[in-house]
Order: sequence, then C-alpha cells, then structure tokens
Amino acid sequence: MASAPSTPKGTRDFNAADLAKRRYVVDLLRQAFELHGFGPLETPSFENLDTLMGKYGEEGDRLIFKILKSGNFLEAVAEGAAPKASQIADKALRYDLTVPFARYVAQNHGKLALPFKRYQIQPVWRADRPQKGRFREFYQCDADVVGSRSLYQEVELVDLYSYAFDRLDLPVEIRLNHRALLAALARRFGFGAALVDFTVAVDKLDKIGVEGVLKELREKGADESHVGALEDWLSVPRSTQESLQYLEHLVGDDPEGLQGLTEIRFVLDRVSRPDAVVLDLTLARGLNYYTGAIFEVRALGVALGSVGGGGRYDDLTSIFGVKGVSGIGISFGLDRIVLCLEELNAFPSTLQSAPQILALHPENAAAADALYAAVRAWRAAGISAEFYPDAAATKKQYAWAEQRGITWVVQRIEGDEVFIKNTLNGEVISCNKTDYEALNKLFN
RNA sequence: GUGGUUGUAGCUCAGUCGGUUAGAGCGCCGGAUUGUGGUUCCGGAGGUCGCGGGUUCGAGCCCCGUCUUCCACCCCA
Repeated sequence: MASAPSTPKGTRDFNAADLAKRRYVVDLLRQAFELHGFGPLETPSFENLDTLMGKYGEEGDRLIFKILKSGNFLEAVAEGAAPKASQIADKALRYDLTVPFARYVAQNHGKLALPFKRYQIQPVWRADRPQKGRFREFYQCDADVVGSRSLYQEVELVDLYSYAFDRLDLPVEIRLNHRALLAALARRFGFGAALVDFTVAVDKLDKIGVEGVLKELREKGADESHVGALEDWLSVPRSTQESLQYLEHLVGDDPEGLQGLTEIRFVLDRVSRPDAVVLDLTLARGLNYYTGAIFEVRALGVALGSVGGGGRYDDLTSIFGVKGVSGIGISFGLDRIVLCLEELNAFPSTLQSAPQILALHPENAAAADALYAAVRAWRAAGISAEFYPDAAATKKQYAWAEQRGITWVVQRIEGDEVFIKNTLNGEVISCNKTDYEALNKLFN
C-alpha cells in the first residue's frame, strides 16, 4: 500500500447501501415530478464555455470547471505569454441544471409546447472547496416550467416542495421571498444602487446576527439615518402575517414593492400547506438570474444549510436570444437530502441493498444440488437469493452474510423442507421450499 | 480564491526530548474446543508511518512542496 489510490477532492464512490438510499430518494422525487405534470429531460455533462460563463455572477464563474482543449492548443499562445482561459478551454462541466435548460429551451423554442414543464436529475460540478455536505460533484433534481407568467406556477412549485418532503418524511421549512420586495427594501434603506451588497449582508442574519449585518452594511456605505430603521427591521422576529403588515407600511407607494407584495400574497393565500411556508424578507439567494419569487428549503433539526432552492427568472432565455419566455424552477439537493435523512434516521428500514436470503453450502454434494435448485426456483419467483459457492467453514459463511447485511440464512435442506435462520435473533423456522408466500412474508 | 486542520496495520487509535528490530485493541488467517457461526484457548500474517524533497551521525517526530480530510471565510445544494 505504498500509495493508496483515492477519488479526486470532493468526490466519492457510492456502494450498494449508499445507492439504495439515493435511489429511494430519487424514485420518490421522480414520482412527485411526474405526478405534477413534469416530463424528464437530460442534457450533456458539459456545455460550451460561452453558455455557462456570466450566468452565475463573478463568484459563480470562478467555480466553473473548465475543460482543457484537446490538441495542440498552446501553439496559438504567444511565446512566453500566459495563455488566456478562452485559448485553452472552450467547454465546461455544467454548474447547475437551470442554465443548460434555458439553453435547451432557446435552442428548441419553436418546437416546444409552451408552457413547457420538465424535470431533470443529473450531477453538476463546482470547483468549490469541499466541506460537510459540500461536494465538487453532486446531484441536483430540478423541476422548471417556462412560458407562463401565471402565479399559479409559484403556488404549484411550493406545493411540489411540500408534497415531496412530506413523502420523504423530512420536516422542512419552505422560505419564501421576492426580489421586488428586496429591491424595495434596499431602496427604502438607501441601497437602491447597491442591491447586491444589501442582499448579501442581510442574507447572513441567521449566521452573524443583527450586529454583524449592521456592521457589514455600514462598511458597504449605509447612511446613518437609516441604521435605526434597519435595526428595527432586523431585530424583531416576525411571523409571515407580521412581515406582511410590516411591509405594507414600509413599502409605502413604491410600485415595485407593491407589485411584489401582491404576488407574495397571491401565493401565500393558495399554497396547500401554509404551515410549512414562511415569508423571510432576509432571504436573498446568490444566483443573479432570479427576478421574482425566490425559494429556499431548510431541513428542520439538521444544521446542513439548504436542501433546495429556486425562483422565478424572467430573462434567462433572452441571454440565448429568445425573449419573453418567463421561467420558474426549483431544485432539490439530493446529496444533502440523503445526509439529512441519515442524520434523522428517516430512511425506511426495508431498503434493500443485499439479497433477501442466503443458502449455506451443504457438505453433502447431493444436498448442495438440491439447495441450488431451490435457490434457482426462488429467483424465478422474484426472490433475490444467493447460494454460497464453496463448502467453507460455517463461521465464514455466516460472517459473509452478516457483512452483506443478509438477514435470512438457509441452514440446511431436508427433502422439500428448508430450515431458515434469522441471523438477528437466532430463531430458526422451517418451511416448504416452494411456499413462496411464507418466504416473502419473512422479508417484510 | 483566503486562513487553519488531518493522514501511522483492514478498522479505531498510541508512539515521550529526534535515538536500536514501529505498538495496542478489534478484525483477518490457521489449529483445538463448541454436535451447523457468534464461547474459550493456542499460533500466525499484515506497516518503505499519505507522497516527494530537505536538515541531521540518525526523522513517524523538524523544514519545504504536494495530495487528501475536516473546519472557518467566500459562496452555495
């Protein structure tokens, strides 16, 4: 073991047990998406660099994995000069699923029946520094609809969130905000020209507290005349209803603010699970293509950042030359959802990652053949069964079963009678080898 | 991208001030016992101390680089 091999930084392998959990989540999400009228789409792992660059802000651009050109690309670089990124890379791994989707819509806009709804479950890559729950390769599960400005889309996607997390048995809080409200607040507090500075600072309220936010806002040039009002806004925790009332008098006759307020009210009045939804005026979200409602989902009882996010983007396809196609979408973070469910022990105990039953290898050759035939018959009946191939020490065979997580072990066969041991409690039962009903009963 | 942290047997970890042949528990392999594993006993294998340089008479230990882990920023799922 001079040099143990490893996966690259921020990536991992998934074994059978991992995959059983991941597939459980993915299958549930896929069902939820299709139940709500979304159809599947897959796009390539990598896109042209131009497609991705400039869509995620400066910070995002830096985290895009660029793919080195093949061939002798360095010839074009002047002697002794440092090559420019565009000279050595013209493709990049996708950074999220939304921008490739916008590219797809723009590329096919004449052929798609609008409004167009699709879901997409694929990995994305970010050249980030890994931490707990942060990887450089991770899965997003997105549902988007383009070509409809209807606020019923907002309602429907919030409902999709609550439906899916309900099915997953993961308690969450769906936080809701609106870019127009943020903009109105920023104007009210003198940050009209520095919306991003304002939202970035305010978004950290949970993390650095009122003092921290005020400090950062001062550094970004907050006018002292607004600090008192800012402090009042930030230090009082408000329910959704209280936030709405507060907004009403704060926004005044700011037309954009009033518009945002009307839209948020429309959505809040119609979501199916209002108890799981909270209006959070400090929620900002970094991706700068959002223009309307924005969402973020936090798992309750787990400190792991957000497990999902999304929002409305009015202008994304216009970057690709197709104007007037408003879109809205949400994303589920598969990897974090799995981590949360693990931490909360919320996976169903019936998840299957190993054969249901293992037949120990009998010492007697005739019995071995008989038992092997039984295993074959079980497989034909849809029972995942395994036959230990060698007449190894009993101890070794049991250890193998345990390591693979196999609960039921066939000790021996006598005529048509098999003796099955539950390795968890040592109980032995016997049953007829063709009594599939009894066998299947064991596994549930 | 910034600052820090981690790496010793399959696993969890000791290893003093730089000093001889690198340690434990569990696991693994073999044998005996146990009348179909899990008990007990005996024996055994397995490590160029993440990798590459350097300092030193001598490096697991000190220095530099690199990879990896985790953490705080930044940002985000």
